Amino acid sequence: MDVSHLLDDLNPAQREAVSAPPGHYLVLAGAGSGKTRVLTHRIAWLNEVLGVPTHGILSVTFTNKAAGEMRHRIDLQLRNGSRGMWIGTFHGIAHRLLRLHFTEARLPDGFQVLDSDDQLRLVKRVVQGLELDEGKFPPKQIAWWINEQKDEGRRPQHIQPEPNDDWLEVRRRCYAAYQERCDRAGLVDFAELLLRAHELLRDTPALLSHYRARFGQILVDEFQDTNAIQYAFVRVLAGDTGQVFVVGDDDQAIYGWRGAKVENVQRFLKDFPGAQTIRLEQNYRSTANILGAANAVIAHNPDRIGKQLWTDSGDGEAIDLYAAYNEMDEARYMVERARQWVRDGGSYSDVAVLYRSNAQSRAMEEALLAEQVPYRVYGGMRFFERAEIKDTLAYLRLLTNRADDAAFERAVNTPARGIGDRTLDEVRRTARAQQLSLWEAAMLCTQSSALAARARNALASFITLVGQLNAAVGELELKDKIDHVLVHSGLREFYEKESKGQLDSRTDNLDELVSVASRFVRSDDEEAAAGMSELVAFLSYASLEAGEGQAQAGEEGVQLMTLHSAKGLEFPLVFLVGLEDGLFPSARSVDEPGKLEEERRLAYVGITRARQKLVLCYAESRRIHGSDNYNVPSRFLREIPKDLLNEVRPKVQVSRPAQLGATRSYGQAAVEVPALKLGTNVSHPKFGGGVVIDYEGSGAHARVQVQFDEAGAKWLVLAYANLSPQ
DNA sequence: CATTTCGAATTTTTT
DNA sequence: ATTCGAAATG
Repeated sequence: MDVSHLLDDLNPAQREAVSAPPGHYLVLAGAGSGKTRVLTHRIAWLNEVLGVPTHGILSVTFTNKAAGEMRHRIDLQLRNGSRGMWIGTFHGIAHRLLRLHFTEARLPDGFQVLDSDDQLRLVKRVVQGLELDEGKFPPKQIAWWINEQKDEGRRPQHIQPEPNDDWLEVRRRCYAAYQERCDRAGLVDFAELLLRAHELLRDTPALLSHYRARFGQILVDEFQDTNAIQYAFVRVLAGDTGQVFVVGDDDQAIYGWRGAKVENVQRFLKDFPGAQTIRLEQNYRSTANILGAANAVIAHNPDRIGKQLWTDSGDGEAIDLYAAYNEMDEARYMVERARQWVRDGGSYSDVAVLYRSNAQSRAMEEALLAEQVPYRVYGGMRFFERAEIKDTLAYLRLLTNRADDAAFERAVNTPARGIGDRTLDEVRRTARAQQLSLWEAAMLCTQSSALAARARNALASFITLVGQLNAAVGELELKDKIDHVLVHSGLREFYEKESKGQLDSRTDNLDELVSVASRFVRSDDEEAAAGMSELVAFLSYASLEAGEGQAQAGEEGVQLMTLHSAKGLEFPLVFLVGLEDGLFPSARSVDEPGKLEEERRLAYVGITRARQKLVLCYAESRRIHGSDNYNVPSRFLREIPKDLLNEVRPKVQVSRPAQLGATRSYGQAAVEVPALKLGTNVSHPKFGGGVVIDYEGSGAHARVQVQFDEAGAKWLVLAYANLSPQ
């Protein structure tokens, strides 16, 4: 058989991985080493060379985007495409199993998926229902903790009560109560999808042997990001017969804070007998200088599995390091360099600005806006998470399942129809007392003497409304169902009124929802065969794939995103901004053990995003939450060998105190200095006895930071002109 | 019940 | 600084 098309354009290590004989494999794939290519080629190899049928292959990723990309590439690669293969996220796969086997999973037909926002609201209700003080027991922390338990595979009954730990006991009770409400209402949160799918397989021998027989080949991408329950899922499904091929990079594990266990990588070698490790260390992405910096930084982490990236491309340009005066100066510099890049023949879409926290995007955006440079910010509110969209979907959920308390809470008084907190409290009390859903309780309450006639009427008309919607919507097409609900629930009118005159896109979003629904096709034959209704499928889709964070309008521009969301991407020119201790690494990471290492991996991820040119920035002063902060440059900067760095504005040594009225050139900016105003100085311990001085010129406004030497005879000018006019 | 006001919080993100 | 949610007010 001619297998050359599967191996031709691969290097020896990649070939070894792709063409490995049947067995368990751990592929340690460094940044930019071609791991997706290895994964897709391996799948093709399994199918075409080893004769594994497509329906015997399960391929798991972490994001929908990655899953889509994977399916696309396999479709191009394989003669018969990916038909029959299961390719998806852990959550997507778990969801599919639960839909197909809802009876065995003890779920109602048409159960709904709760997103984190729904979950938090529900937890809040539970906390209130248990009459706990929300101030003392923040629902957010409780929800977080519940997810943590589920990620570890723990049910409330698995949690050992600690004699003197009330807080633990409170959380345990909340977990139990929350779970009970979810079960009764037919609601499944994200973590529950995984937990339940695992239990389903573990506890249903017939199903387990069926799926073990079916999926002889399991492939997992981004394995370093798996949590305990995901690992357990893979393990139980593989059993003694399934062969598992995992790809990951312990140096890029940056999701420990949400339960990912890097240890799973090492554990894999122990748990899966005969597992072989294959290292992909040749990098095809970055210049040697960039790689050198990345390797040097990550080398400071202890307990690595060990890997040294190399490249046969040239050194490339030096890495620039810019010491900005403040975050505005940092942004200004970034824009200047981006424009220069474009003048030199590049494109704005080659450029990415990466930062540690979303709050840092603002200064960048303002500078880009001021210079009319096109840009795009990633992250933020996603389409299906928008309030107006969720309001609409709440009605649809209620139509699907009257017991959906989360949907009831949301829909009942949106738009306002005179059902206030008083009324709802009564409904909630009734539901709790009689173990009913809110919907059933509401029906009871329309007869209850505990409520004023007005409230009873309001409630009754809501119940009637839902009944009417249900009757009307019956045989309509999905998009017409939504449109009908939008009009007759009053939501359309409500949002039209609200956004009147404003540049508000809420009504546009409602139109877009109808449009999305009209384009919606169930991709999954098996689910359709299992009798899942189109509406249920659409609602699940909305929860599981919240959509893009920002309109993906094809317009090209500078891309702004956090370091976390940059993982897996690459750009010719990368700015890593805000490299200050306290920001990056974040202040919270320096105390707790292990946290600093994760920050360092984040730095490693950031550096390795750059193909051609990397620009590092830090600001000597930064406004955070309204007050000025003075941070020292990030410790990660010190971990980069000096000879790889080009300090763009080197610190200027001045032999004598600057003369009043003198003109002096600091780096690139010549500043007229008529007078020093010592009165506005600020000192800070982190400056080692230095002083910050404002001084103003007639034409320019400048601010300079000055440090004295020990004798007080010399000044060192540390920071420079801020050229923005006041 | 709706509007206003005041106070607390404020890494990272997917599903 | 800004935002978001809960208490206080109309």
